[in-house]
Amino acid sequence: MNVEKESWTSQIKKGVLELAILALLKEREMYGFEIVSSLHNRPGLSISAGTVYPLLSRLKKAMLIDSAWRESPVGPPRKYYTLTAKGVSELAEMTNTWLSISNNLQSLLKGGFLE
Amino acid sequence: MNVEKESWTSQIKKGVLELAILALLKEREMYGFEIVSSLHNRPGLSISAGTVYPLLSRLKKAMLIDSAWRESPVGPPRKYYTLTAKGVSELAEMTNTWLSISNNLQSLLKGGFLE
DNA sequence: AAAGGTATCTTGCAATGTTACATAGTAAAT
DNA sequence: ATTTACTATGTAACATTGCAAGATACCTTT
Repeated sequence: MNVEKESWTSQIKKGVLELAILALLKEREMYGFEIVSSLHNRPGLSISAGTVYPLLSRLKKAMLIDSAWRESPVGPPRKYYTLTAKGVSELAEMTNTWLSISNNLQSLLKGGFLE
Repeated sequence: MNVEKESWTSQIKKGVLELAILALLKEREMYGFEIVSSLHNRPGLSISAGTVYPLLSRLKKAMLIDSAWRESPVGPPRKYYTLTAKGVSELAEMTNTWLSISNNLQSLLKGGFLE
């Protein structure tokens, strides 16, 4: 039950996750599993491993991020991702788009009509 | 070109449009074409007719909205949509979820880490 | 060896915006 | 009357993408 609500949060993630991950990578390089753990306690942004790797692949194919293998002291090697120059400028654009959408929605939710 | 950015705005709409339309209908009843026009000048929330009707069908099937035919003084009849009681409470829940996600993303974009 | 945790990646599925098209009513122009 | 144009609702095929489940593999502990 409660199908609508759960599928709705899924839908909203589709637009937001990309931005969230780019924002994370702007601070410092991270590997897939680290991203999953880092977002795990953020309501609405929490994702599973099966979600993050295809997403990272897409971002790399779009040349917004780059990757490098590093050895891990405690397990299998990790693939660390960093923002490319293109990724930095895309992040800036997407941030602006996001703020615009967010503000518009905010005004709708408050019942503020401008037309 | 600029495929990524355009597809990205598409993706973000998928999570946000439902909420935007419910918010619109909370203010007053509206018909499909009116919703399209009303959102047309809102960046990131602008949609086409081919988008709004399937969406309204889904919302009605989920019993969040109800519809009633009315005559139009200038053209074909219009189907006016209103929020149901369930729609009102869903809207409240979705608004809270949205605010939570929005705040989390905001803190990420500002580089604020809490973990 | 066997078990368990860490880490990356793939497959199939379901949800949904978009384009393009179809249908139809009204009104003005030819 | 017929065409054109605007208003309005609805449908079909398509692409994108989060997600669950599973595969692969490395390392440590038992």
